[in-house]
Amino acid sequence: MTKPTYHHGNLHAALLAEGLRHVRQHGHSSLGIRECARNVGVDPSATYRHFRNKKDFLAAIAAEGFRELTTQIRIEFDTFKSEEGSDSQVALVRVGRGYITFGLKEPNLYRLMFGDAFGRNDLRKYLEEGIHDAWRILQAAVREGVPDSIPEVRLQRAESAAWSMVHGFVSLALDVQPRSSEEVQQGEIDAVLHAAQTGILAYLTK
Amino acid sequence: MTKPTYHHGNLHAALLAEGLRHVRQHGHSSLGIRECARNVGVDPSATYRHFRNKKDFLAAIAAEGFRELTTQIRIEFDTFKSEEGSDSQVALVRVGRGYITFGLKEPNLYRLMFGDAFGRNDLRKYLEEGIHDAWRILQAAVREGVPDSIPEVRLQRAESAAWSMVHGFVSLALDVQPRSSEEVQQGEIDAVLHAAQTGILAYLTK
DNA sequence: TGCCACGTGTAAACATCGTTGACATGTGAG
DNA sequence: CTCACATGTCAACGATGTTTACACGTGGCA
Repeated sequence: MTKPTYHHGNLHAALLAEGLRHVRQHGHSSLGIRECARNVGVDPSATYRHFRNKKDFLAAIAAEGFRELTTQIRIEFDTFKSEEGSDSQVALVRVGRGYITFGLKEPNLYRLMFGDAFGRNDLRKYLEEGIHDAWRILQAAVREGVPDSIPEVRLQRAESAAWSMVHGFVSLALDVQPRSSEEVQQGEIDAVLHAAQTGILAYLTK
Repeated sequence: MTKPTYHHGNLHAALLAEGLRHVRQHGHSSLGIRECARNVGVDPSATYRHFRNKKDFLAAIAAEGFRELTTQIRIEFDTFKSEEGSDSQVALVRVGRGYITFGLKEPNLYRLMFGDAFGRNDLRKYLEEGIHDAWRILQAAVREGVPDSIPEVRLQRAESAAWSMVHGFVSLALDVQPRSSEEVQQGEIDAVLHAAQTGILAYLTK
């Protein structure tokens, strides 16, 4: 698709696309190296020229998910910034809503990204960058409009708390109180976001 | 152990204990029916006399985890109630801290309980009860000392938000910013709990 | 132009797994 | 005592992740 240069096409990209498609559609637990290779029309062992093992493959797919998450919340943050005279305290609400929306829209991808399907220790290579980018936007949203006098460590803990809250909501909605994204009431989301925003502001300025 | 009545002992309990031990120690992803049966000294297929399949087995283990979680946070809530003249608003902080402590102390069990290792739809049988018990205590902690005038739906959303916050913190600590339970700073936990408590109170009384 | 090394894909095999069906066996009820 | 049934065994099936030895095709260098 991108660069059909050599031998059999661009296998690395083809496998990633197929894996991403499968995870989106059926979840990562049913994903198989053999089946992906089959759907791409290639021998299973060819996969190992491009990914060290299954976990490595899954991590690469998750990294793509983080890229999409980052894109989504970056849009929210940027449009917020472009609005003149907007209340700085709603930045977190905006970004948080974008985050939750992404999670509910891509349940299977989200589960892969934040589950333990791959060992986190080895695969920093793929993930660190993607996680960091998303993380930075959440940071910026929390820090938006708070006075400089607040110590750094407190800011970091506020950021950690903010992430906990939005992630926890998505995680519970997907795995413990499972329902489709349409069934999740706006009011529930508003509640978490309101509580998060006021709670974090209170923590920062206490 | 409990009732060595017939044939080979109480296999159901023995398998559950072995499975629980393995999950605690190595995580659920490496757990295997065959290995469990081997360690209990029984043929793999005997497992299917007691559990319909692997997911069923995992769900039963998770249910035990929920029982332990419930015990832990119930202790927190009860000791809180027994203290005379205690500030009602700290109930959530107490229970939340117990919740987080459990998650950090039992990372592998927690991951099983709140991950997607088993399909949630079928296995309500095992889990519904265990989840419900834990849920009720969190509910009670949120409702502690709030005026009766607050509408039910708002209370429910506050409860949902509270659970999101503590669960999200544990989940991120285990899978995204992985570190041992000793490395998690008390201050981080205090931050989430403080933000959660004030944020939820603000949402309830806004 | 010719050649060769290397990146890439193939083929076959291995160990393991979840799961099933037919068979054995011990136990408790009548 | 006996017989039905719950429980456990044995052997097999299909499928998986992974490795090893081999084949091919292309790009760089003489």
